[in-house]
Amino acid sequence: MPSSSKQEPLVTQELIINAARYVFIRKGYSGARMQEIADEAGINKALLFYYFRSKENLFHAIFIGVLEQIQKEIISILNSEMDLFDKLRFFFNFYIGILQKNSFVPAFLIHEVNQNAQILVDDFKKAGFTMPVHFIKQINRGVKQGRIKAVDPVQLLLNMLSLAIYPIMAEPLIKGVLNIDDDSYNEIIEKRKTELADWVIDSIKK
Amino acid sequence: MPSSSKQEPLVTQELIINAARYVFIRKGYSGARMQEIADEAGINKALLFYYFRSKENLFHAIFIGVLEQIQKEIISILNSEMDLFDKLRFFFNFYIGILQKNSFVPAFLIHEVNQNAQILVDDFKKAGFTMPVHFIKQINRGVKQGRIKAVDPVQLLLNMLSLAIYPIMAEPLIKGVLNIDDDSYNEIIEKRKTELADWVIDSIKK
DNA sequence: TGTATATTTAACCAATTGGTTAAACCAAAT
DNA sequence: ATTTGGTTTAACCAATTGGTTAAATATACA
Repeated sequence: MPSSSKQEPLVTQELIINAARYVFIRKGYSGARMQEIADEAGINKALLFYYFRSKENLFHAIFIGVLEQIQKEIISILNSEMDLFDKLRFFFNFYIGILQKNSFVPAFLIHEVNQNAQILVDDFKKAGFTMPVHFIKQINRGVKQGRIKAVDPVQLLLNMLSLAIYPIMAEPLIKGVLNIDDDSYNEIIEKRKTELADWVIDSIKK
Repeated sequence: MPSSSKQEPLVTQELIINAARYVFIRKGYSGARMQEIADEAGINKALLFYYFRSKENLFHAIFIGVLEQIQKEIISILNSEMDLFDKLRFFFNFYIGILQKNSFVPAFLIHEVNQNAQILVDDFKKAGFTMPVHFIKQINRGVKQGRIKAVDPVQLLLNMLSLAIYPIMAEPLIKGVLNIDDDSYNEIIEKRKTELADWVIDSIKK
């Protein structure tokens, strides 16, 4: 943290981005306070506005960064060259692991997109977003070759995303509704890393 | 709408509650504006504050109302006396239908609980919330009787909720990512009402 | 007709908050 | 020793926003 002294601009910029990400992801755009971001970064408001001209400006940087992370860590897995069943196992295990460290990201994304769907169309290209085309083709190929049952690849993808994402993004809600304590819930999630793949594979294999 | 005249207080109260629900569910607590709620209700701010002393006050009324709706419409289905497979079919068909008309509710709930987990513990009792105990027992019974495979009822419940809720709450996001238009997406959701039940039943039946 | 009550109008207040500014400060490089 | 640039301090501004108030209006009802 810069303590009333001189620092590398890039270091400070990263401090700000990390802090802003932390706050925006939890509070959302309207709930986040620039003062809180400055505090979290260990700097003052003046310096914060010196690096990012406005709240909107900073928010966009964070938002695009989140999209880039998703593109890099998830879509690329789906489009990788890998045996289908291996890929499914890897997907659930790896993706749920990432989600555990980014449990606020899905709700954040959905909340912001819900309020401004246009934010996507504009920012997606900046983040270099692409569809999981390869994965969809891979499924269709498997169906044609008779390796797996006749499944709609989009429905399968929706199911995979739902099963992986929802129980993590809704953790506090579910824990409250089902009255489950922290340790038990972690166990449940940990099991899903392998069981979900087993379940999905079992349901599509011939 | 009350047009500069006298009205039944209950009518006005309902106008306010409907408007507040509409705005809160979409914008969240921090994003909602009392002026916007007043406009949406077709009244003015003074009257709004005359009926509900504060934003927090109004928010709690809405929040508890949402919880009550969930309790009434979903938990009660899970706990109803019904053959397991019939119940699963009914659940997906009925619940997805409700979600289509309340697509902002899940993200709203998660967003608010994420920021104040205590809100649950306090408001859940007011809403008369109960766990789907009967459903869990029903699954365990089915397993013991050898009618279905050995599944963890909590995992099954998580899967059911995930598969039903996520594709609807994340609709704008998914449409953006996968580049799907409105009509196609509606078709996809419509199919899920029956296909999800088929899929789940097929995966647990012996 | 008069009274009680719901509603509007419109002005107002105080706190919050995004954003600015200018001067002072501090460390590192020259 | 001086300059340079990152950083702090602290005051400040304007807009937004939750919330209040008092008087005027309109309607139902007795």
